[in-house]
Amino acid sequence: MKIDKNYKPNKIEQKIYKLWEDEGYFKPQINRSKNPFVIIMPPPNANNALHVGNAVAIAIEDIMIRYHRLKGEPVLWVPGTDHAGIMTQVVYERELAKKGKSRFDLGRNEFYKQTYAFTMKNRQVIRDQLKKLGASCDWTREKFTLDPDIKESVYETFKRLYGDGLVYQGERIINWCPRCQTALSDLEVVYKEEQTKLTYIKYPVVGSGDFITVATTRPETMLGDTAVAVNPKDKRYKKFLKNKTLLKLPLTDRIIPLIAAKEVDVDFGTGAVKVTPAHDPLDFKIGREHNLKIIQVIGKDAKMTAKAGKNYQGLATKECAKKVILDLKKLGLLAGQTDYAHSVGVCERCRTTIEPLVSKQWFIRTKPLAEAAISAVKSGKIKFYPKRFEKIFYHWMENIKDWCISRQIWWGQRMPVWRCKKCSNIAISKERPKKCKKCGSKDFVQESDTFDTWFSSGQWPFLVFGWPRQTRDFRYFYPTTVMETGWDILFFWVARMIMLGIYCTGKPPFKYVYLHGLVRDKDRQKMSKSKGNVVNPLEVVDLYGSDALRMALVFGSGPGNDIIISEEKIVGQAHFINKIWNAARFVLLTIQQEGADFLKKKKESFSFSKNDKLFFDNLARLLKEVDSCFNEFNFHKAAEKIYKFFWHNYCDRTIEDTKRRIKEAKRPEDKEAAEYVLYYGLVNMLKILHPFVPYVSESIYQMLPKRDKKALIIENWPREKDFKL
RNA sequence: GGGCAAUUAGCUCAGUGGCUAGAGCGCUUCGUUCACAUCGAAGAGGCCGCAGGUUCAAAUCCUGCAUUGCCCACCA
Repeated sequence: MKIDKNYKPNKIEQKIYKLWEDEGYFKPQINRSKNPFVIIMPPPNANNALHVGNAVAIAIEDIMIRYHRLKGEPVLWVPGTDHAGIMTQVVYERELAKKGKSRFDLGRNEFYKQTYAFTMKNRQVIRDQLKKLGASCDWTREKFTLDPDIKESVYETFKRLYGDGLVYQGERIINWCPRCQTALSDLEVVYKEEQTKLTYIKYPVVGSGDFITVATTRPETMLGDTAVAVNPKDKRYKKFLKNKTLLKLPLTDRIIPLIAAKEVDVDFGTGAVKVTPAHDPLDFKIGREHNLKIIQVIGKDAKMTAKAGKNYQGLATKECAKKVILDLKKLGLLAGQTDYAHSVGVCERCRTTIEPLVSKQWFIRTKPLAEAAISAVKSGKIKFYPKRFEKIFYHWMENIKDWCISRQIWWGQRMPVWRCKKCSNIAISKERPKKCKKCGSKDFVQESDTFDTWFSSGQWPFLVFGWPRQTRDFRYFYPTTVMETGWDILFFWVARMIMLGIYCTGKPPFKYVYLHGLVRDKDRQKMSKSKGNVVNPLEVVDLYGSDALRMALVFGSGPGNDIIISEEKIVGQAHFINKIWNAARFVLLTIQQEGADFLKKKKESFSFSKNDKLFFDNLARLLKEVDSCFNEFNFHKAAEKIYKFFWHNYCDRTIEDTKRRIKEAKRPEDKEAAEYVLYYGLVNMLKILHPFVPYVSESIYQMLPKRDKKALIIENWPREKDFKL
């Protein structure tokens, strides 16, 4: 036998993956007498190649999957990809822009077709990458969120929600992205700090020389004011409130009332707030409570509408603000400006400033769903690792607001909503309804909106099993065991899966939630293309191998903590992989040279030394520790313990000790005892190493002269009694 | 405004009541015909953020403070 002096990942990894895949080791045997271990892979977005964050998830999930497979449980890991609504639309629109085109040049159908082809290409890239990373997932069950059967299931969920009164259409103030031209949920808005001015404007009191001064960061919205509000407890304004004061809205010919609203902060600005129900969430709320008119002065294009008045119509909001200030100054109604720092909402995907607008959208009534989700966690049916995220989860769930699920984009699942042209009655149906149930008309128009991408991914753990059909897979594999993902999508995804899972299936979709952190560079900087510190997982794999990357990602990264990754760390782990390779090389070459007669003999016939017993005792202890690390989701600890034990116990002590004994042995039973320790020490180490470094361990296993199974991946996890000498 | 986390060697982190506080990387010295120089042996390097408290005993538990990072919120 010839063995390379160093581990060469490129030469080996592809061959090993093919062996596993061809033998069908990733596909579980359904066995009703055993509980399966199931993970649904968080589906990567099909608009790009994998990034290092995906690699973290893959590494951790594959570690769990391989461990439980070795334990003899039926394991299933379901791969898939997400169409990733807005993000993908933005990405593909950028592609089009490079050719000087927009989606409107293509039209809805052609745009969808091209984007679909684009995601299919990415899907193939992602598949290849997952394989390179060693993901032992069941490819026969792979899914995409736009597969026809998935879409049908999503429609069914929507239909049920609608039937139960948990989904409704309504005019509400929503977050509008003027660039994406769509409504967004609250979660899809991120805030960034901005230096701006606080503008003070005097509103004349009708029938007196008095003024009420308001403060605003957005002077242009005053054109849509329908009231001014003060806190009822504010002494300064008591007499005005008592007299039912009316105010003349400057720059318009409107008369608006002064009203009392407890939401107004006495200490902010002048204590008087201009109320623009059409363009501010708080004002919208106050407006509803006081039956105020909603006057939309800003359009979906972020320009002033006709209702803003002739002088302002068509201006961009910023331009309009300047003009309003100028005009107020002329009238002597500008009471001054001060510097002010506040945060502005921007679109999570394209960073355009969000325009709050009143618009007709579809919402999910989340309160009842959230209550069920909270109690699933409170009762321990779902457990979070690390536990601290439970508190964060509760806080969000307890303050949840209705979820806007309609998007005015083209890429995604079009809502199965049909409106009768004659009587406006709504029918929920996958296909065009035959006849309106109310008026009998056959004339329908389909809702042009698509679903929020998280509406479908929020159902992923049961969609992949064919729900609502009670398939064999659904009955056996659902609920799943562990949901492993990044904490950054706790609300976006995990929370929604729990709500929709319980609603649709009556059961929480998983038992454990394991949340990993964000990947950062060694200066704790977030990775971004502009900083140039992005680690491309596939480049790392090409250079150092998949095993080294996996180790580097789990080593030293506790649950929920940021994951620090650097070239040095990966190199260090590549050294470890090489160490494993070389230890095996030594063992295999040694026993080959010595004839390996010990393999045919019973261990009772060898005379073991004190060190031999000590080594196996220590190995038994390692095994116990590793098992308990897995039970507590402490993969980093398990990795560190195994690393240390292999290198400093097995290599530095046991190999050195046995090496000497084999050389100096006087009696064959002494030599054979040493060989036994060397060999079975290695075999058992390989099993324990395998979840973390599957490629190098399997490639060594394939070279063993004596093995119980065809492959290490399906071996039996060691038991303590295997270590009794 | 509310909340969460972190703070231990130059760097990245272990260590949740009990020997002299540990590991990897880095650094210093020595060592290769022996599996691996992608290696081995030895070594230097710590007021465990600060201040109190509980305890026979505190890096570890409690209180306060500081610094850093993050999350949430209708900051007009």
